[in-house]
Amino acid sequence: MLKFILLGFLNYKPMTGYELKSMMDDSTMHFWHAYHSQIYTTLRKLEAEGLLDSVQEDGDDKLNRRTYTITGAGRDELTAWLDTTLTAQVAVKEDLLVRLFFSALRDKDAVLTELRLQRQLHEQKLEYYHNLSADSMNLLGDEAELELVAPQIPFWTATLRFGVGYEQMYLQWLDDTIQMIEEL
Amino acid sequence: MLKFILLGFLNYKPMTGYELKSMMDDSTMHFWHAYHSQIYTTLRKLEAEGLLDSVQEDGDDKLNRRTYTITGAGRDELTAWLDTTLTAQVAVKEDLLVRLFFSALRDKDAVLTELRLQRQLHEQKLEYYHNLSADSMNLLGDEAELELVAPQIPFWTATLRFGVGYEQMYLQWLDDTIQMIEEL
DNA sequence: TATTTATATGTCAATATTGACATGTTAACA
DNA sequence: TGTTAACATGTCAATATTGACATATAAATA
Repeated sequence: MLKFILLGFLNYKPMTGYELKSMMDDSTMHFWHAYHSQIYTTLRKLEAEGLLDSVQEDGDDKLNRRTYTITGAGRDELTAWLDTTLTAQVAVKEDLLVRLFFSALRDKDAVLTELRLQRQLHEQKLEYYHNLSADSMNLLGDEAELELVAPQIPFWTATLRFGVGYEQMYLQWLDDTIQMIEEL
Repeated sequence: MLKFILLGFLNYKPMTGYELKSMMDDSTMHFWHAYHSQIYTTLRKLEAEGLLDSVQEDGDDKLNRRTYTITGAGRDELTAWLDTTLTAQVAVKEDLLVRLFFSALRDKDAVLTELRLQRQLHEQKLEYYHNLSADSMNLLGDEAELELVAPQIPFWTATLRFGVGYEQMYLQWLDDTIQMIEEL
């Protein structure tokens, strides 16, 4: 999946690995994240496959920044993937629910402490999303042309709306669950 | 994580790989799933680590069923894990959102078709959960003692409630998103 | 000016997961 | 009785992901 995220971003404009990582942290991190180690290695792999080209910045760039550009083959791969239809449901994996499932074994107060801590984290995440909404649409930088950016906005907004819905649902569920355990 | 799910189930009672797989399909599949290939190999690994013991059924069992039992060390490992507190948020990974994020490139009708198909799948899942609620509490079989089963119920119910909440949120989001795209 | 923080790129071993291939038994049913 | 579906266990290669280790520059700040 990371492959297509990188192709998708590089289809907007050429970028370095660091820029791609930052962009993911600002936009896809609520439905897909990756460590820089995976990003750099995947970029190399995609270049080896001919889906990307890379150039080193001017010789006096001491940080060895390598700018990646999508190739024709890369664009074809991206659009071929987007032309398919996802027919399966993706399985959720939630560590906290595994722990809760077996929590009859646990000290009630320890479970409550854990759930309340998670509540804080999810509240922070929700707040973060609310702050994000405003400026997240400059994702491609100020100099990006409106023609490129404008059509993306409704789709970017929709994924962010998912993040907000998810956190709200999670908070509601945590509140219900905390109350249920308190009354046990 | 699979490790702790297997230890958790085997802490209820000894079981075979197949039984563990079936049990996961009936109970944890909405927050953690695994293929049988991973389950069988992980069971072997846990036995090698001394966290499980296994015995072959009576010699005339031609299916080579191997029944796993949790050891004292296994129980210690399980409770030690449950005694920790999860301090991080688990990152969501949702293929559909990756696709939607880059869907300005796509044919609008193709996107709508995909979202409507996903809507069907999530509706089926929700219906499945509603049917499950009734009998899912017999997870450990009819002969399981009430003392073992009763304390688990509120926790099992809570994870199922998460599944229902998730699907309801997802359906709402899909409806909103479908409408937004239709009006584009 | 010295220190800290942010920027920036990389490798690598270990682990986790997927999905295909392989095989045989038991139960149901036509 | 023959066929099909469900039951049951396993291997293995490929891929994906994690998380630690390693290193260096540039910018901000004390």
